[in-house]
Amino acid sequence: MLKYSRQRECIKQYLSNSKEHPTADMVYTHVRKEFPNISLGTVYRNLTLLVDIGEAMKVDVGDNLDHFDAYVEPHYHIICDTCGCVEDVFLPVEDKMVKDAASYYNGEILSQTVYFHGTCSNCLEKLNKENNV
Amino acid sequence: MLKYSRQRECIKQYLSNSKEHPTADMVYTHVRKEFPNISLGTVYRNLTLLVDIGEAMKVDVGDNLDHFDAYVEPHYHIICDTCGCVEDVFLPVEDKMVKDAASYYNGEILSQTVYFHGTCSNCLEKLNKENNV
DNA sequence: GTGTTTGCAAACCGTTTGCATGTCC
DNA sequence: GGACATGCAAACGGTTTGCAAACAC
Repeated sequence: MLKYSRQRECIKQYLSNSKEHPTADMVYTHVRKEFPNISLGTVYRNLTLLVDIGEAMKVDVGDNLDHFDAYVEPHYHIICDTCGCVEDVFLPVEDKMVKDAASYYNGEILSQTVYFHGTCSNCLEKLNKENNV
Repeated sequence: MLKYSRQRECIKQYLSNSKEHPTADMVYTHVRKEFPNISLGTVYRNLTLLVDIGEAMKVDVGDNLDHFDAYVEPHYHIICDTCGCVEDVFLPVEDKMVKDAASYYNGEILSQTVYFHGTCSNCLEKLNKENNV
């Protein structure tokens, strides 16, 4: 039976309001402003719990760190090769590819995870400025 | 300047012949049959080197372990939710999605990484057998 | 009061690194 | 002989875990 905890609520709020796919440590750093004594263990336990009950998802970015996202609908991500940040791409998820894969594979495809690698809007802006000077 | 090493050659061979996207530890275990004194450090150093010179790639599966693949052409992967294995999907890589993403995003998309989650052929076969009995 | 959650600290485990020795060319 | 690669072991860093105290209900 799940019981309320102020710490978990705070973590959830932060995740929901954040668009930057924070790591456990970023969550820890933020939540500590409100709960100075919170421990990393608690953060990890709650993040794992939120994922388990479907209120958050893990995002694998390729840096071997766990990133978390409260936006759990299927969506794409772009990983910036310049600054390493992760941005959501609010494109309708193509299911053609999934169907193709399923028929090719003759198996059961449950979901897909798509990461684009490129340059995020911030870095793109910076690059443009540099080139114009 | 890169120098030949028997250890690296052995690692490369194993990677090329393997279809199971081995972790560093799996590589270590295998290569140790031929080089009983090889150290994990050497395995990691060579795997990193092979990735750097483009003769291997890292595959992120979501288990926070580094998996390696000597097949470096763009291709999809299916991650089995039952046994955790990773199989290649030899589908032509759709570029419509990349183009959509690039135009939506107004940015520069360099590449995509697609993982399907589902059931691998082995596990599917097992499941079918169980259901038929 | 019972069972869940927390904070703390230690353990865990995959990966990286420093250094002396060995190998390649 | 000089540069690169290896083996070993220690360090590193993110994540997990055991436990007693605190909290939810």
